[in-house]
Amino acid sequence: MHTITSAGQMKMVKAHDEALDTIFAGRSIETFQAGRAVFWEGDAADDVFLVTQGLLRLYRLLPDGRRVVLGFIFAGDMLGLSLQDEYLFTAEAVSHVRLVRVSKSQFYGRISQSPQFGAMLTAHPRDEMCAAQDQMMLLLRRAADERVAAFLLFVAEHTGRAVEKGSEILLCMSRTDMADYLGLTIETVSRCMSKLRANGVISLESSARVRVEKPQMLEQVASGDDDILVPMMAKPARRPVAVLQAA
Amino acid sequence: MHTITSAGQMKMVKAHDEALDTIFAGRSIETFQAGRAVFWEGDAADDVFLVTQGLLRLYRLLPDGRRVVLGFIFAGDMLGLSLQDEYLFTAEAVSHVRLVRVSKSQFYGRISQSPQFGAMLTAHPRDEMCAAQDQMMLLLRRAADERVAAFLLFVAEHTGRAVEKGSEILLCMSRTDMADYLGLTIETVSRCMSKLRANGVISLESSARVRVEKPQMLEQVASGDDDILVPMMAKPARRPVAVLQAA
DNA sequence: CGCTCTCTTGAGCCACGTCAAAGGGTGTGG
DNA sequence: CCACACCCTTTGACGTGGCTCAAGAGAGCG
Repeated sequence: MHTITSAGQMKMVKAHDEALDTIFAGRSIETFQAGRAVFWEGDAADDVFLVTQGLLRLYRLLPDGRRVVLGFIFAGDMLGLSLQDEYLFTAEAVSHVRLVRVSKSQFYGRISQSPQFGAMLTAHPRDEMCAAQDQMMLLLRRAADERVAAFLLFVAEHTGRAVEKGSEILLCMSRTDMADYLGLTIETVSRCMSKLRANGVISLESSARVRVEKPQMLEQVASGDDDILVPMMAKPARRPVAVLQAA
Repeated sequence: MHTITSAGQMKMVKAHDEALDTIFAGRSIETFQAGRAVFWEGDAADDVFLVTQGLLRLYRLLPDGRRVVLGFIFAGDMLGLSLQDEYLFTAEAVSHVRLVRVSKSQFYGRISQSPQFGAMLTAHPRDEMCAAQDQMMLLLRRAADERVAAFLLFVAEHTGRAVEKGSEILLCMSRTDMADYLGLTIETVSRCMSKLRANGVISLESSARVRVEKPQMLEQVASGDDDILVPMMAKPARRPVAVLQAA
């Protein structure tokens, strides 16, 4: 649906659907600097968005001030499809974002009138509903290692990266974003990353640039086989070193 | 939007929106016995549903067989609004369910052509998108006590119960459902319930019938003040009993 | 070069998961 | 009507994974 050029530029490659493109065609492109909000929790939910470049985080604040990151919206994803009259969360640019906007009533009018209605549904891009589903699956994979590994695969998938030896995953969000998304602390996230690195599953060129070294192992960890990871401090195979060999 | 009569019968009281009623009017009512699936994960997502009676659980299965309950759909809620071409989860009746069904293309056609489009959005009932949001807020409340307390309030809200002293919350789902929804084990859920009971916050007429005794305290626990709960086994205020009073 | 902010690493502790057993409610068959 | 079996829930004992508190290591910037 979309991919990343070798230069790291995000680009729509094949329009997911002509009808969708028609809906968004001709609208002016809006840009948001990193840290700027596209809308706030509680704003009137009048518009639907198609993000063409960059990354958004969706979050809510709990009464006591804790932040909950509900999901991320990547280039090519849509936002605002819920029928709710108010946005349920704040959408904020993580990196520089370009997007197009269309009013909700126009959007639903167009898609329902489209002759290729069925085809559009098949081809339509990811939206925040999927994002929510994704996150829940991550959250309920219990072990922290699983969540972090699954998150890496998740980012890879949604930035068009193949997960193969040597490919690089770019985490443009901070450890805090990851932690608030995964329901962990930043310390635990960091430790899991270190553990993956210590096991040779990934290497880190910087804290944001992850290189996949053992793709298969990464997938195994993500799907629950975290026994295969050696805990960081483990002295290699310290069985009770056979004191008094013969009785 | 809907409420429960004193006899415990679920009933639509004021139609949330005339346009919505028009869409679903005249459709035959389908019924599902407890345990029956309305649709399965992966089925073609052709229809939108309005549940008029009973409770649905939405879930997915992880590769290793663990079940993840993604949300609950109460009477008055809608289901199937996502634009995805396949349902992302299985929807299963928890109690006896009555619902009406309309095809997705008809649904979107009707709502977009409705002259009261804006008004409908304002009045439209909860759907699985909201359900997903709800759950995430629950999941990311760290402490188990918080999650369970918040869950009780959540059920109360969506069954039309006011949360006040003496009001009863009916949990028609099992502890296993609650656990798979909250990301806890059934033992932990049970312990939290017992802890709330031991602290006089709630009383249990049966495992499914919860009476609210201290509504304010329940809200406090739900929003993170779990310090106010005395751990179950605590001997009342055992300060180091002033041995050797005067030095 | 010093300041700040983010990320990493370490040490200790507690909440929650695991394993195990007992309690209670419901249905079925004698 | 009771006896038994089954299932769901509750309670207990114990071990551990992840949170807390704290310090150190880089990286960006004036």
